[in-house]
Amino acid sequence: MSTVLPGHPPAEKKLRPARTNATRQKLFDASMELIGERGAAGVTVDEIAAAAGVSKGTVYYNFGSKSDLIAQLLRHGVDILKARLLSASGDTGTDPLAAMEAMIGQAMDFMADYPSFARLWVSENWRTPSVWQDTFAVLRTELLAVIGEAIEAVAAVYPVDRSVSRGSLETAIFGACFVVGLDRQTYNPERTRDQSVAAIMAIMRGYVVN
Amino acid sequence: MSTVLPGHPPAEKKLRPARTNATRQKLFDASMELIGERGAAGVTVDEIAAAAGVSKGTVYYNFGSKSDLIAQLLRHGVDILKARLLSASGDTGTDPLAAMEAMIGQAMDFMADYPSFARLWVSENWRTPSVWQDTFAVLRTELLAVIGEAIEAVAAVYPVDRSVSRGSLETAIFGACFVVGLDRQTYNPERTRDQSVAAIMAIMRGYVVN
Amino acid sequence: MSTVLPGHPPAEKKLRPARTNATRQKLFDASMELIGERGAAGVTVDEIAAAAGVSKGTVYYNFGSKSDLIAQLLRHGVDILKARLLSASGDTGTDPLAAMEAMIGQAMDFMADYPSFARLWVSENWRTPSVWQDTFAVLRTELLAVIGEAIEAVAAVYPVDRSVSRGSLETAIFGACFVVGLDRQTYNPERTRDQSVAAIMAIMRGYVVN
Amino acid sequence: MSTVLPGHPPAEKKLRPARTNATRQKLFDASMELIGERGAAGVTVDEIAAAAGVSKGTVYYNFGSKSDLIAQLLRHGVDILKARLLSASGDTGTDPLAAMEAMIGQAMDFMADYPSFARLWVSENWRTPSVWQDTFAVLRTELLAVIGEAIEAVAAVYPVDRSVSRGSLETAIFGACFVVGLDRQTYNPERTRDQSVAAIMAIMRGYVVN
DNA sequence: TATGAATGAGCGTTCATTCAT
DNA sequence: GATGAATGAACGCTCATTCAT
Repeated sequence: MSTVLPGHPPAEKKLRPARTNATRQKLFDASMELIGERGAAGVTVDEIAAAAGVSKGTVYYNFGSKSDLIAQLLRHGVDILKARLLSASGDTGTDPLAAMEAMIGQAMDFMADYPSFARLWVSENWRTPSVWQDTFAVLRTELLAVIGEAIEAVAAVYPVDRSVSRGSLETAIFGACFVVGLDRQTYNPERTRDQSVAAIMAIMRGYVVN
Repeated sequence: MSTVLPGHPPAEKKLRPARTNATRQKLFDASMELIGERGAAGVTVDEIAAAAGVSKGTVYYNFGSKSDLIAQLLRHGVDILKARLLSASGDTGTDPLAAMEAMIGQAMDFMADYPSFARLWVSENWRTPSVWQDTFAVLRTELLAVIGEAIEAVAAVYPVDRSVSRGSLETAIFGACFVVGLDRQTYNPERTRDQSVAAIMAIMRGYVVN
Repeated sequence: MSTVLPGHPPAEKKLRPARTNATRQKLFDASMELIGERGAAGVTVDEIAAAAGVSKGTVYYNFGSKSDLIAQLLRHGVDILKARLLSASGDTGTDPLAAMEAMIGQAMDFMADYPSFARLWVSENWRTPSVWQDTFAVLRTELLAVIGEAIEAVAAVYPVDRSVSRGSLETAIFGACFVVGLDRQTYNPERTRDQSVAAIMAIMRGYVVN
Repeated sequence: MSTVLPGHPPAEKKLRPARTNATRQKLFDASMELIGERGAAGVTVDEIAAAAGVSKGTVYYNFGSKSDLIAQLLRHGVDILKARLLSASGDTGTDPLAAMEAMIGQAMDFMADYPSFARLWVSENWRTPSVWQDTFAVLRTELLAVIGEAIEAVAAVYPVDRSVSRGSLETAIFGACFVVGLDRQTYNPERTRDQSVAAIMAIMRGYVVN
């Protein structure tokens, strides 16, 4: 599975999509896989280069450093996840709760498609003095905003429990998605996508007062 | 905060609680703090030894290896968390939903008291080929069992949504606790304990059908 | 004295004889000297690197491990010794006993030229559970075969004492060469090459019956 | 097999053979075995203590240091070997060549009885800057003297090749004994004692002119 | 663009030695 | 006499990074 959408060239150059990006693409794919499995610190640049079929120098030529490679990996994964979430919530005219359920379904699919990204996220987020501290703060805000809008849409149509603070609710859903998705991969492969979605949707159903 | 409950001496010997366990205690405390903040791979044994005020050799004399130290750290943290969860759920005669809320509150308090443990858990759990793979599997099962019993108690009294699979529900609550707790520390220190509990309890309220 | 003949690059690649092999050569020479003097376990990789004028990482880049470096050192030394022995025994048409004497002379010269190799051999050979167990078995067999052929040639021309088993005889000569050569260096530098050869040749003269 | 005869107590005390020497004896036996197999540098004081069934501190209490323990081990082994060689050569009235053969037989038996001692000897002798340099020089001289006397006895009765220098001859026999004995253990266990003796005796038969 | 030889700071681990008990 | 907890210097090895080609 190819994991790169944007990708910033080494320096600010015009547009050189062809050969150059092929190298970056291979490196993105290889890193995503390896880092997800063994953690950022547990993977060496040699391994990434070997898995991508290029030399070690090429990694540095294209990304400058291991940290930068990972930062771009995070940015890239979030772009994909956001695009998927928005595609689900975007169906105007539909029931907001149904849209929410579709979104959580998209999140589950994303966790299944990019298991390595999810592992990377939970491994490195919440690390207090981290190289990617700012990167995570930005990306997290973007993702929570998408979820927040979907909750907002629900609250605009249904009577909801106003005692539940909005930020916490988004976070709870966000966290449940990651953890349920990861647990399915690691400990319960037999659990279905819909079971997982239903469990998370319980949060929303509890938010809506009857 | 002191972090050691059990603690096994180098070998199973008579009883030498005084001096020996003091050293192990200091090492446990120092490791918990450092590893939680910077990750298992990001902390050196030198740092742990220095923080505990002992020499590096002493770490190895007492724990054999860095991995073993961390495995014992995990076991220890889970013992504390389990004890707290059980103390909340144990109040027989109370309403199962209230007991559940008390348990989630205990979980939030634990996350606040031992932020490092929660970070360590999410950083290293879900790592596929890991030294602590078995350790995590055992500990996870123990914790989910405690949550599972509390859910069981609710289902015995209230009408619940039988379409929600039990395993997924436990996992969703478990995950929401960790992530909400961690996010509070890292990104939203102003969020109150009760707001967090309420957000997670939405899951349970959604599980109970009206 | 330069000690490298073959030398395998990190991986089997094209041909990059110039720069690369120079480094390996320097490392071979430095190791041979240091390890011979102080034993394999008594020499550190840092020392070898320093003596070769390269960094420690370069040792590992080129040889993978200290053990591998030493294994290649042994193989290399045996290649040289074998070449010398064969050059002496190869003179067809000469008297087999004279050829034998020339061979032992070559062995003495080798011990004098590569004192470190001889010390390394006797230090690490005969170690029962050893990393180089297989290496030694192979190399020993090769060397004994060369000596064995020379003895065979003698037995084909002279009447010999058939009660002396062939394997033991080769071993006795082999061992006497090493020990006499080493003793000369360490305890009796004033002893001449020819005295040493004569002492070992006594074995052959005793083997030939009159 | 018990390996200690003399043994010097920690300090110069009267005579306290009973309990104390039992500890030293156990340590001697354990060290001899372990060091012979894996080399002096390859064995730890912990292992020796464990094998002897005492604590590590006891090793230091009895021997002061690892080096001293080994030095005493060497002294001790040589005492045994010398005693055996002398017992064989001592039979006055017998043919000097027969006495020589008996001596070499004793040497072979010693190598078989104390394989570890032989390995230790060849591993650490010939090491130029060594802690045991002086120890080895003394012990070597003692052993060569015993062999020298036996050769002398032969030369007094038989016509011998005067062109063979005496020192070299002793060394050649000495070395052949060690190497043939060790090779038998390591590579040719099926070889008989008498085959080995015959191979070494070839040296003497070659020394005697007909 | 890409390579790969070389680097060196740093890591996990070992182990001879000490010393209070 | 004997113990074993503690030490710290040193070791083998790793790996992100640099740079000449």
